[in-house]
Amino acid sequence: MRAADVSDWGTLVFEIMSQQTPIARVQPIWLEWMERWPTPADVAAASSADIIVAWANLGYPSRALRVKACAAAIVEKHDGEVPLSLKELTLLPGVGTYTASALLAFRHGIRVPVLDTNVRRVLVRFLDGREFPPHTTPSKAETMRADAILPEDGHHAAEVSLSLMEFGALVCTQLNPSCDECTIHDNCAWAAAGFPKDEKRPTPQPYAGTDRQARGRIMKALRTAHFEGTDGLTKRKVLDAARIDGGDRYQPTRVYRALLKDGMIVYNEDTKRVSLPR
DNA sequence: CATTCGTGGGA
DNA sequence: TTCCCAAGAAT
Repeated sequence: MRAADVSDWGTLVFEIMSQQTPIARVQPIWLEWMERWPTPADVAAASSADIIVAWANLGYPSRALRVKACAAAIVEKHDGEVPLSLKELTLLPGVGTYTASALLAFRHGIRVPVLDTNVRRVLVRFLDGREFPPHTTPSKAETMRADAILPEDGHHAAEVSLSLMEFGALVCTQLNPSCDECTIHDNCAWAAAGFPKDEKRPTPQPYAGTDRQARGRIMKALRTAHFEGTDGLTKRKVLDAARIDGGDRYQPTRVYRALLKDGMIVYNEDTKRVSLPR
């Protein structure tokens, strides 16, 4: 959240929740989350299971564990205060260049380029005449170029960054941009070049039948069990939950092991039950 | 560097 | 109904 009465930590949690997740879905869960665990110390002291359950349907639940790890790092290495440098922020779990920049720019008016997927697409089209950025992560040159077009004042720079983000989200969109209604059409290098299609368009991400879907089934079953106060589920139940249409016969076991390795779930040798980590 | 990591509302 | 996607990070 970018309101004035929200803490740095609250903003950071909101930004991490918003990674690849629609804002509309984030907001209500973030509100409950902040009421329950207002500070990094609160989150660090909470159980991982409660954290994952509170993450609810935001998706990519590993981010929930990263928020907890991030909180712990802030408590241990920064005396409970969110550090306000790009360097220190990006060293925190779950915080990459985008999230760190967004916090510094939008909350503190610090002059740093904010390169999310929308901004990158807008700049590469308008300046280079290409449909999409060449790589999945911003290059050094991209960052420097973005920096160069920002106004001197940090607060103004943040406004420009936010405008670019929204422009990319609403007008200069990934697949069907509204070039007819675009107000900067006349100066756009991509328009001048005749809107050339990129060779390697972003590959559509399949979901049905994938390990991700199977993992999601397991995590949902365990979230529900934990929320209802059950002491986990039998391994049999967990593997059954991972059975999905389109999955191969080894998928349940493969996915189960991966979740154990990721620390998303734990197996108790004594109770013979699988549950969310403490 | 390309790939992996969920979810459910709306087109 | 089926498909598409939404403020990235870690590996």
